[in-house]
Amino acid sequence: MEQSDEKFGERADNRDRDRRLKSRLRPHAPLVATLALLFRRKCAGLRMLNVSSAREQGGSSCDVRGAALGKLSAGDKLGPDEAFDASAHAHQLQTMTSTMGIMTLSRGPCDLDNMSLFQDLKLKRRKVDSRCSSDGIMTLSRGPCDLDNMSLFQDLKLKRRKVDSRCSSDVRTHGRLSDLIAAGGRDREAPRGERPRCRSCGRSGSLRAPAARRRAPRTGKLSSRLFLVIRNPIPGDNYVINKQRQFYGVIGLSAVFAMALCDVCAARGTHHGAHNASGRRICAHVEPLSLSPRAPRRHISRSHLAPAASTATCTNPSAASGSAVSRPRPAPLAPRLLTAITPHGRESAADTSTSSPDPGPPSPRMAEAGCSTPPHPPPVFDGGGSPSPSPACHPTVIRSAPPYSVIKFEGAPGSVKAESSPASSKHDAAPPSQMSSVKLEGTQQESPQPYRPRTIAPPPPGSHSSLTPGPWPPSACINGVKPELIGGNFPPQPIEPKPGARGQTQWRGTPAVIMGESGGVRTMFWTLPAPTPSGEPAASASHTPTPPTPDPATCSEESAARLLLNLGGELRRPRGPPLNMELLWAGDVSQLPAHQQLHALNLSAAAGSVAGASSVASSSSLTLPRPELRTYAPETERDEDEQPMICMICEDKATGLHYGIITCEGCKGFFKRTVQNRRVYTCVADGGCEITKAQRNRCQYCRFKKCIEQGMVLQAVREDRMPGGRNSGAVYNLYKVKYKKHKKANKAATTTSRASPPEKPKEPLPPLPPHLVNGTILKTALTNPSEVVHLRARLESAVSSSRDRAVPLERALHMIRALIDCDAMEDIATVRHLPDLLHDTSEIGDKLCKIGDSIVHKMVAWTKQLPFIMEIPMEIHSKLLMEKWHEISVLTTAAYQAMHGKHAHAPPSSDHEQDFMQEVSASQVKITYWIDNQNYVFNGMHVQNSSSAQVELESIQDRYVQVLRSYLEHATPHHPGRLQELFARIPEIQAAANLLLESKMFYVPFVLNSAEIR
DNA sequence: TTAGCCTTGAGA
DNA sequence: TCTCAAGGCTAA
Ligand SMILES: [Zn+2]
Ligand SMILES: [Zn+2]
Repeated sequence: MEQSDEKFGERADNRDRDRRLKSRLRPHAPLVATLALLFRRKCAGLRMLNVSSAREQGGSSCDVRGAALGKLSAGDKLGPDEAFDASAHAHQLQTMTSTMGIMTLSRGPCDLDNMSLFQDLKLKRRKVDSRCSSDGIMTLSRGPCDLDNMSLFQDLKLKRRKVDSRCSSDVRTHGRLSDLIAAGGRDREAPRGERPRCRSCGRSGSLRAPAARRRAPRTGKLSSRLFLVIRNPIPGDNYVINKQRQFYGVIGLSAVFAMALCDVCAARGTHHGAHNASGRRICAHVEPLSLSPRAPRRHISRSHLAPAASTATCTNPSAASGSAVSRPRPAPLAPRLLTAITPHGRESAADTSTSSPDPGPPSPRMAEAGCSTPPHPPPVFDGGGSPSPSPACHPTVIRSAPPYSVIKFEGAPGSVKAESSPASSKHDAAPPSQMSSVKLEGTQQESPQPYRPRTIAPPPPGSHSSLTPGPWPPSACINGVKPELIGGNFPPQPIEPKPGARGQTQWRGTPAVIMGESGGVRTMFWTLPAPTPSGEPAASASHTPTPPTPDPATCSEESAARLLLNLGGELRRPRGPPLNMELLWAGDVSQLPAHQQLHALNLSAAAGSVAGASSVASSSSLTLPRPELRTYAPETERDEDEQPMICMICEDKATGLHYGIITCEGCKGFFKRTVQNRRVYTCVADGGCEITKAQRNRCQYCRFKKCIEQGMVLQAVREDRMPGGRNSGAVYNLYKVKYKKHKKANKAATTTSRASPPEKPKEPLPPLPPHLVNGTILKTALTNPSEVVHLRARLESAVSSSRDRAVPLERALHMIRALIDCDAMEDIATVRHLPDLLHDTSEIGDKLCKIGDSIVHKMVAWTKQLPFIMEIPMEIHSKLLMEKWHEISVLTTAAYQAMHGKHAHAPPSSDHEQDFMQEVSASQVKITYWIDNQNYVFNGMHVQNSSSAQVELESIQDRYVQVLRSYLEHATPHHPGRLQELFARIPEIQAAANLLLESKMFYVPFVLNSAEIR
């Protein structure tokens, strides 16, 4: 307590601001002030859970959250403030993610969009098969849209070639805990020749021989086991399974580990706590969940795409048939089963499973065994081992005894499936994607939890770009907690493409290149091998289901890429002072170094050196909204038509637009050769070689790096090598520079009006900041367009790109209204039933938990209503919500205050125009800020979809800036600087948000708003 | 391997 | 028909 007081003593200035806040709070809600004081007084123990403080500590935010949550759930006695701090934040994040998952689930209509898009595209063989195929591929490789992908897969299964290749891509890239688990129980850390050791107690020798794992089905004995250990399960967390109890992941913040346990620990369902990070001895006994012998990996991928109907869990036919996703299910689906049976039952089940010699077909006996527990019991953790039947299949409740829950996983290859059981056959006609949620309830909590079971969606199973080669990218979390592989084998096995995918997965995915450091050498990795020169028939539809042999080269590339990504995870771009970014956003080009300004104007392609540039400025340059920069750029850029085009890579004389940017013939050819041949370069220096005409051949690595940085589009290099013609609109839409436009713009530059922002013909990307240029991860370039919806959005925007012309006022008003409607939800900026809450007799912590929970729900709901929700990858939405929720909440409450607060109408006015103006400004600034932060999130991901998603974000941001400009020009023609003024206020809002968060009073604006309207 | 020049072909 | 951005060719 004393230490915490000292810490607060160091924050005298913060306290002053807090005092001001409280002075505002005092007349309105005394109880709230009391709560705040209580917060302040008892703020010991837990560190801040916000991202910034987490980074200050040198750890990831997940780590901090996990630590706090671990403390919370470990049964420590926490003060109300601590409880709130941990649980509120945790559940906010958890709620966000889970709700985002719901959002993903509910995106049914986009399936149709996807389908129609594909149908349209297929009419053009060439586009579909070569140029656009990559677009479709990556569309399907996105994690956050798994259900969409799933449906798309089902619908387009006739196009086997594409489906198969993409499926394999999904297998490769989707981070899925169950995939990892299914990979088997080999302990990767155990040296060869040594017996594996129990990750819990350290015993060795009792683990089944890993080498025999894959041959296990005939023996009946499970050769190895990998256990899911839920360390410090968070009360209220949800575990997502499907009806076959196939484990999907965790909705929430419980850390799930895959461990190899000894038989003793496995039999007890306990974990001795050898790896308890906090040093606390952990021993919990839970009823083990046994995961049936796993299916072949290809089945896993398919089941992931379309989980089969439940077998025994679901007793609710209506629920089984009520899914919106009802599509034909591929026959060979064999999801792994997560069954809830007693240890005795498990053993018998394992024994009976031996009768199935074929790992593929289902085993009725096993299915029956799985159904044997009455009545169709869900996986149950009851802390004491007694299964508690659940009358309904959805959700399924798991009770556990914190702090450890162990889910037993039988890692043997699948000898058992469930389709042939009577129950399953009944449900076979049911929609495939019935998901069940498993809610983990802490036994130490007797009273109803402040956080109700949430509607569950599968967690984003690979919430990362398809670039990432393995299940667990460094940035991947299972809803807030980074999975940690303690036992097992990772990457477990080479990915087995689905039958028929042989030879077609190659280059069927969009090329992706990871540039970074491995073993101290700057090098690069292609995530996909080079295409076969011959190519395959475009419309090939017949496939031989011969399992392809894994490509060791690919595996090594994966591991290498994983290494790079893991290393790069340590070098997240630090969050720069937001002031610079916002000023740049507002058009303050002077913040940029001179050469960057020139860069932006393309009057001179600066060399790669960014020495001398401050990290702040450089950092800002990464997230610099180029549209705004373009808009506010001096008029001198229009003079460029008098000058010869300069290569944006080497400053040589450019010959035109090549692969998205203006380059010389040399750089054009260099880029083409590199992509076509998947060349791998290394840099003998630090990766910051200067690229000029004279020096461009000295370092291929840095030259190619610059190509990527400057925006050259990998997809523009045609897979089929067909000359002539034009690239597809999807590819073209990725271009930084539009063909023809850069000529027209030059000619018509002098006649361009201010209201009509000129199309910037030659606009290089700002160079990376030095710490990234010289960092471990230099650049991750992924040319995948993201999802089908994104592709469609791009195709549409290619037709009518709002950034090409001023937004008509009517359209601007329409778009503004749509934004305002996002804020029109009930209690968007207030606390519902505040009086009731204040008079509630519940504990303060519970009250604040409720408030925090409602705030989170509001933020999520707001996000879901955004008009461009479908145009941005869900992972960006999710991540942004997790990291920026406090800022957007302040923006929301500030907007509300402007409209409805006491000071909103200081001069009492009935001027609706004025009201609308305030509303417009608030909503527009908010949305622009939001999108710019998505840029931030995007840039921080490292696994970047640099050519597509970033363009998408810029396009959306530009769209709304144009809308606001258009409106302001109409509404305030006498005030031309209004736009800049609005954006200049953002740093203040940001600072306020951070202050509120740090002082744990982020709820205050909501409470104030509630108090004022009463 | 590079890069200058040529051919090609979709779209304006 | 023209444009221009693809790929191809080939001398250096
Ligand atoms: Zn060049
Ligand atoms: Zn170099």
